[in-house]
Amino acid sequence: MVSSLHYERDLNQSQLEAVYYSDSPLLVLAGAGSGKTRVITYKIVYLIRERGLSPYNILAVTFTNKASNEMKERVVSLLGQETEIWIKTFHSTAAAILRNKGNVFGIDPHFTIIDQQDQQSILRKIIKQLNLEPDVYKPGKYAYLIERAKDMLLDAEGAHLEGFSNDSAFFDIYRVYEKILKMENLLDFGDLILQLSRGLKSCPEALSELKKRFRYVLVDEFQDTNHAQYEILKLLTLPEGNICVVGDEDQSIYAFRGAKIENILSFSKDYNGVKIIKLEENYRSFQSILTASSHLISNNTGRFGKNLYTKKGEGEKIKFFRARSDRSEARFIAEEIHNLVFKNDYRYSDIAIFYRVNAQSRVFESVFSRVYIPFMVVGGPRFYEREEIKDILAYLRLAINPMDEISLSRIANKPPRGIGVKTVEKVVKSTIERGLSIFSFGENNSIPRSRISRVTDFIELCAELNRMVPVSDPPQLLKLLFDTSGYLEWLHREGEEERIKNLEELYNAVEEFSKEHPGSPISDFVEEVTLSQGGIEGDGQGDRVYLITLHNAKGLEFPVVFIAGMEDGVFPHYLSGDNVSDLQEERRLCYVGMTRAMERLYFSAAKVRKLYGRSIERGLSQFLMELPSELIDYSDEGDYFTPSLISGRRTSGLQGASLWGKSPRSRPREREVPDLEVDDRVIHEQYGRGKVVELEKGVASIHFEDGKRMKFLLKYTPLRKDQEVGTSESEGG
DNA sequence: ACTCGAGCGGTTTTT
DNA sequence: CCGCTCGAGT
Ligand SMILES: Nc1ncnc2c1ncn2[C@@H]1O[C@H](COP(=O)(O)OP(=O)(O)OP(=O)(O)O)[C@@H](O)[C@H]1O
Repeated sequence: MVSSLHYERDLNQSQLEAVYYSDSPLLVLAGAGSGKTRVITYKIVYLIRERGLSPYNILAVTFTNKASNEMKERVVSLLGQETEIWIKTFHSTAAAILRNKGNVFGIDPHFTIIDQQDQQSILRKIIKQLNLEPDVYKPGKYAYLIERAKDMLLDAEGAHLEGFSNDSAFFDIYRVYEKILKMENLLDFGDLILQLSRGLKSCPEALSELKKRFRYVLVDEFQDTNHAQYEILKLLTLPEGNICVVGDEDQSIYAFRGAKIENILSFSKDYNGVKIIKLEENYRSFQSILTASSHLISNNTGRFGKNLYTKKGEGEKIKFFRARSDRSEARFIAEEIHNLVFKNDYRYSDIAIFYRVNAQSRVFESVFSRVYIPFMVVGGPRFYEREEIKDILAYLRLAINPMDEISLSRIANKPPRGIGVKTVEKVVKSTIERGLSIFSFGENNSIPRSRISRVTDFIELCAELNRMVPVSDPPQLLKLLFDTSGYLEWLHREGEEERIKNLEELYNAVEEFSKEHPGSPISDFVEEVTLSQGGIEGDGQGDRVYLITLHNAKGLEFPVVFIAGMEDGVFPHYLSGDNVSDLQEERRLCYVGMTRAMERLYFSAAKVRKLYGRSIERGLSQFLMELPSELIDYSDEGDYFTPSLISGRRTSGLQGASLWGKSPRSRPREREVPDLEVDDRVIHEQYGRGKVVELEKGVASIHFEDGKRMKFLLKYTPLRKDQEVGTSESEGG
């Protein structure tokens, strides 16, 4: 579908100015929903169409892969043709350049990118090797420190010199870690940025080649770039200043990952003659949502300040519901969703539920499955983290990079083929640790003759795959892998139906990938999976409610938003730190969440929440008190027996708010599901008499007497069998 | 080499 | 509640 391009129609004056401007570096600084992303999108199109830049000459950096896909689609649709434009995250940009130019920078371009799980298992090994106790010297902590050091462009040596940490074990661990990664040709996420920046600094020819290529650079979500990323931007665009960045200081939520809001301030200093454009009209949300979110964020300090307005109406009040437990919070939301869908004509996919930590999705998943609300968990316990998927990917990684010890140890014995830990160690010692690939494993004597063929057969299998990677059609290669590795057969033997299904899904994803990127080798697929950490769309589409963390919601928008778990300790999270800047970041997170809502916004909280199986009493989130009480409709799950709210001393800004809904129920009703069959006559409390025309998974399609046809979730629908008229059950023929 | 289960520890947030 | 590591036993 091609949408026509019309700058003046689709953009307001300030946006137009930003799109047309190109005399100097440009900083678009504006609040939520003001059309910053749209500016970037249209500016790309404008540069190509009106300024004659080739798509090849443009680099656009987004924050997530999801965002880059969306932007790309939009650009393609506006241009009316496919392009090979680089709209990528920092990490995929870096990966792509390193694959290309790695040689020049002294990096083998067949490197494997490792995720934090691999990272931690390597660290665990190192810590043990150094004779330290992993329970004291926690791998996770060192992974974190190393990543932060890399954000600052510090390698082990540099970190040491700079006195980056006062943990004496840190440098030793970092050093060994660095050595192992180098030896096995692995890069972690931080390395992608670090190595690129290094390469560009040390290799002027490569840099100038890239500068020639990227005639204009655009950056979305600039407030969340870290030092290293900003350095790369400067390398690419100084002194020319061919750059446009957009951002909002109130939406900086990744400080924990090294993001620096100060980059916004630095930008005007580091570049000459920076033009700043502000956007003030919000196109996304109703006024009530805007007012409430502005009110909340005004509690932060160090803001540039903004004046957002909207021409949309006032909108509904914001609703807040306090439930007894996390489970009944989920039931309440389920019921509300049901109403929104069946009474207010929303689609499921118009609705999103945001939460602070991934673990919160569980309750929703369980309750929603029970009442047949279709949902999708964005970025949760991910598809690609399942064991069988990781295994198959490890085969591929090893085939691509035969020095990848992590992948080797993972699959050497899956399926069991008589290669144990010890044997793997021997292989590693004689190959990888000597800077050789496992394919060079030869006449090795430490392994008994009787067993050596198991090893050589396995290595031959890998070598075969390795030869096929660059030349094979990815789906075919995958099939071959399933068979020749014996993996699929193994699952069959073990009766692992679920896992086999998952592998089928993986196959579908690869097929899909191949369709979208004809001619690309399977290594590209593996890379995409690694970099996007499992957030594949695939078939996940369809009309479903979104379950998503607040962090992941950045940049998205939904007609209806629920922010769940508005409890002290959950949000702000008790581990988020207690200094002012930590609290302010949590507040920004809340602001981000609220401003995703277009039409309706709900908050909810539970009085008692399960944590590690124990029930814990929870107070309310302080952010609720920071909302203007006149904009909030408060309701409480009938708690005549629950004293905590009454005795609980905090009366808060919510005091005096009206109870919404005339008859607050003591609990969301769990209706008796009437025992229905197709053709049964029924009576609906609201719509009157009708007939069941279809029944599926607890959803009934009813044909009413007035001709209307509607679908209902039985569990939540006031339906009963029609006794009087229904007389003969077999009447409907 | 491989399987199984007791025991433990741990929860932010993500590319 | 859940997943992971480690140790015992086959
Ligand atoms: N000039 C415009 N006229 C009408 N709608 C617009 C205009 N500009 C943007 N929009 C719409 O407003 C919404 C928000 O736009 P966009 O996502 O670009 O804002 P943003 O500033 O990037 O938001 P955020 O920072 O909150 O993610 C989108 O639905 C977009 O289509």
